[in-house]
This record gives sequence, structure tokens and C-alpha cells, in this order.
Amino acid sequence: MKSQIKNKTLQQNSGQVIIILGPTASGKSELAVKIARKIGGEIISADSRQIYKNMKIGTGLITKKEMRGIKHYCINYISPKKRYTVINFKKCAEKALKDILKRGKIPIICGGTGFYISALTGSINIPEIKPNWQLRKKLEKMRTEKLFNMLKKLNPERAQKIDPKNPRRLIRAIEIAKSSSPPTRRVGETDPTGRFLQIGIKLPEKELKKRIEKRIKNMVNPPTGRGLINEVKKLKNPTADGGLSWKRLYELGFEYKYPAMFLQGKISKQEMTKRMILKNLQYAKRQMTWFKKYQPETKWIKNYSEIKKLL
RNA sequence: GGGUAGGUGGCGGAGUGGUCAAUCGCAUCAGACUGUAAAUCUGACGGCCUGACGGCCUACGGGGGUUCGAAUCCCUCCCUGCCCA
Repeated sequence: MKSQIKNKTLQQNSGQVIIILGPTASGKSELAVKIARKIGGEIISADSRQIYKNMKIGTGLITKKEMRGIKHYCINYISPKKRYTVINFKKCAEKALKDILKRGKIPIICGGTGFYISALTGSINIPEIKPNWQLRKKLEKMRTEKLFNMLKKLNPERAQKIDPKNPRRLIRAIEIAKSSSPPTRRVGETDPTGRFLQIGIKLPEKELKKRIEKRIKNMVNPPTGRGLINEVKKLKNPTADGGLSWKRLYELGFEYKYPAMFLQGKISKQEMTKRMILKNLQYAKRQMTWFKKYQPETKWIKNYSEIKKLL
């Protein structure tokens, strides 16, 4: 049975790619490894936080043991001090894709950062205009209303479609409009090359909630090894790759923000845990609205047995 | 028992005679998303009707009163925090 699936997939789909997506804590990583083992795949993570080094606990990074010998790409490879964007991810993922395919293996993209996945599959097109941090700094001081008017003058068409109250969006739009390169638009197709098999894990709300709660509690009070608070402390300490500011820790997501607040005495440990759970639940919902819109071809499954048909 | 502060929408918390279905924050629901995406942002949020303008009903602990008009003033009852006994 196992080898049957393996042979079939390998023969038919040279160049094809599997995508595993879903909200946090839905069990993507585990599923990806299972599939990888079955069909001879290797995994490219699409997670905007797992790319960083020394952030294993808070990002729920897969452990060496859990990888079960399957190669993983684009994880745990960059200093948390560094700025990272979709483009960085795209480069990493594309390189890995090539490499995996060249060796006759099947790439499995697995992650919860919808934006990254969509950028990779081509369902979202990102203009090749680099961020201009100097300009951004200047624009950030302005009121959104003013930013909107600026954009209207620079590119009325774009201004019509943009969210006029979102400063971050406006600033980027101005940045693009100010550069000389022609503006690009979204491709519109979610799978232009037709080579992606998209599988999503969708658990009942209650079950997902349970999983998130358990996950956070295990982070804070792990059955074995060191916990999240320890990890955050280490990131804060001015050693090697640590020495992050509180502000930077806030930027790295709720798993770092709330422990940072706790370490500063701003909230209790209980409050910290509560908020992390809550934010994760809210995040999970946001993820789903993204997937619905930008990865509509996703085949949604509830458990592993449903996947056999798809493969 | 005496004194004192208070009881407002799921929660926190404004409002102290009309412009109050009630600022705001949180939660909730829906949504947006062109190099920060675990980010950033938007809308709805008492009930009913309407496509919309708008209309109707029920509401600021319970009851009663003053007033053209009360969440806001008075009386009374119930409840909670704090201080003294």
C-alpha cells in the first residue's frame, strides 16, 4: 500500500508540489511529515516566525525527533534581529523547491502564513520595489488622511482600491507609486501553474480551541525541558543572538510579546497565558479568512485518513 | 449595628435633568490585505421592521415619586466594596 502510493505519485507528478495549510495548532507539521515519509517528500516551512533562530518553543517549531529524518527547509536559519519579508521567504522556498525537485523528491510546503504561501504559489504578486525605510520613517509620522491624499495624487487608481485608513498599506502604496517602476497587479489566478495540490486541515472549533490551549500550556509549563519564559529571557539577554529589545520581542508575535510583558512585571503569568490563548484563537480565524479567499482550491480535510484519497 | 463608596449593555468603565440605545476599551461576529502578515487595518455589535432615510419596543439594581422630560433629582427596598464597632 505504502509503496503503491509512492510509485504512482512519483511517476505522475514530476514537478508537482503539495501544500499543507491550516490554522495554528491544527497539526500541519505532523501531517506533513507523515505524507513526506509515505511519498518521499521534503518539507518547506511557510511560517513567518519559524524562520528565526532560537525561537523554537514559542513558534511551535517541529523538533528534530518529530522530523523523523525528513528534511526541512526555511526554518531556524536567521537571526531574530534581522528584518525578514515575504521576498526573503520566496527566495528561500524557491531555492529549496528547485533543489528538492532536482533530486526527484516531492516538495511539501507546510505552513500557516497565508501571505507567504500565496506569494509563493503566485496567487499574489508582489511588486519588485524594495522597502525604503527612510521614506517609511518619514511617512509614519503623518496622519493617515494625509497619506491617503498623497497617494491619490500619485496614483489615483490605486487610491480607489486601497483601505484609506490603514497606514501601513498606504505607506507601501506610496512607496511603490514614488518609484519609477510600473505598478503590478495581482495575478488573480490562485494556481497559475496548476501544479499545486492544496490540502487544508480544518478542525471543529472546539477541538482547535482545545489544541491551542494545550499547546500554550505546554509552552509555559513543559512536561520536560525548558519553557517559553526561559526562551524569551534568553532572547533578551545580550549574548550571541540574543539582546533583543522589548520592542522587538513585541514584534515577534504573541508568544513573545506576552512573556515579555510578564518579565517586565506588566502582567501576571496567568494573564499572560490567557492572552496568548485568546490571541491564538483570533489568529486562527484570521488565517481561515485568508485561505478562503486566496487559496480557494484547497481541499479541506478533518483527519489523516481523508488524505489518502487525495494522494 | 454605625459610617462611607457604589450598583450602567457579555466584561471593564464614562455619563450625573433633554442633543442617550447610552463616549471609550476588551470580548464577540463579519471582512480587508501589492516586500513588517503571529503584522496592519475596517465594519457591525439591545430587540424588531426598512434597500436606505427612518420608525417602533424594551433598557442604566427593584418599586414608587418629582418633572413637559430622568441613567441622571427625591423616597424606599435589595445587593456589593471599604472603614469603625
